[in-house]
Amino acid sequence: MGGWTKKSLTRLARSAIGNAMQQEPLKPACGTCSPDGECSGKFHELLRLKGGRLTNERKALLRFICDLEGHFRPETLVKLLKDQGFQVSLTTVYRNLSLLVQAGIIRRTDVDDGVRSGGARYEHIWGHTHHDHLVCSRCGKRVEFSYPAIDVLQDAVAREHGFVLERHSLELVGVCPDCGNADARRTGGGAARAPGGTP
Amino acid sequence: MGGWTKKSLTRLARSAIGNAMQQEPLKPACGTCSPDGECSGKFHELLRLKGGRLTNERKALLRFICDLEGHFRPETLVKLLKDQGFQVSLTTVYRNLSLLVQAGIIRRTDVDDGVRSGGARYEHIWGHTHHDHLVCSRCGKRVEFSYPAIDVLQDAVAREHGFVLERHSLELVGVCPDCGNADARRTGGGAARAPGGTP
DNA sequence: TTCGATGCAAACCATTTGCAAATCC
DNA sequence: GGATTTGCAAATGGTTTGCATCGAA
Repeated sequence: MGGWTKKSLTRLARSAIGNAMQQEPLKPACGTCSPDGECSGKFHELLRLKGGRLTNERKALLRFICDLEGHFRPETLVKLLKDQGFQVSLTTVYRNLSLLVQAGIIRRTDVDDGVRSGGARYEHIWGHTHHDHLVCSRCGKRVEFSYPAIDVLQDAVAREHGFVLERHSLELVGVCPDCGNADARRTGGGAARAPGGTP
Repeated sequence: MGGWTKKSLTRLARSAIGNAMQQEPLKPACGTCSPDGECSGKFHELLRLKGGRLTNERKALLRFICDLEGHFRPETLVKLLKDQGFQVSLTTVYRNLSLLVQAGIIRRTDVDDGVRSGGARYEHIWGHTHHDHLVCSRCGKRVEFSYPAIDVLQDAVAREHGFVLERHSLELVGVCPDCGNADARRTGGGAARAPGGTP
């Protein structure tokens, strides 16, 4: 990588880390959209725009998703709703999830385990600060992180290439502390070592 | 985002850009694995390891994929191979693609158009410098880029959270210069404006 | 009243699997 | 010669669609 020295990169990274440490922690849940908050407003707006109707199913879905933490899959949604006494068909869930994506209330986060995709996940993003994911390749644990420095660089790259950036998806895959430590214990100490990796 | 000022972020980005501009361009194609190069070696190694056999189908697949530029889909592969007189079934392609992924010769790049996934793409990576993708949300054009500063920050984030990083997937989605300019022409000048975006 | 939404079942599509025949070592 | 691969066909699983019915505006 010409033009870069290990030193300059390290300095860059360190300064970014230092700065990022001063960030506020992520809001643990969405505080702005529960009963009749912003999410509802946003959704109603989209419905009005398309001449859509606010059905009971949509109300239930929206309320439920807003209360949900972390990512979820369409099928899980149906099960959970049924548990709470709401009967909504999988079809309807699918149809409305894409609406909610359009409205910017949820987003699709494709889980990439490197071999198979298995099915889409969604997560509630409205009112959450923007974030990306760290995923453990052993246990599947997902950790959210937010890192403005990376966002800024992404924007810069896009501009370099004449692109106007709309969104990005970033997923870091590795071994989480728990799984790594388990390794270390099993092999009798030493640093955790990741298998495979980019050539 | 506490701790960051617009100015400090801009400065960071600018310095990163300046440095990145000095990088060598991406190798346009893989120069190390054509007839009997490294790719073959890598693949043979994996086969030996698993007690696998080097069939004609595998030879054809490997040779063909090595010559391929850009990303491809399993089905396309079958078609293209047939055009060249090689009869390989889709099943076999699928079975061997995952082997090639294991060997680190290709990788899966899931295309995320925000709504549906449509099917996996793969691309030849052995011998290519590591890169990520810019994708145009209008015309689907894909541009490769490589940006060590982002990689360094990703590594830093992972370490912060105690993860040992194995790989990452980064995809920037936006409007490419061509599509953006088309907009500008249609609306009579002015900067291209992206629809939607992260809240 | 009327057009959009729902739910069921069937269609779809990418991917995987069972199994007999072909093939490599 | 015997285990591996292949290819076909059938199964799978997530997602979408056709259509009759239901319900919000």
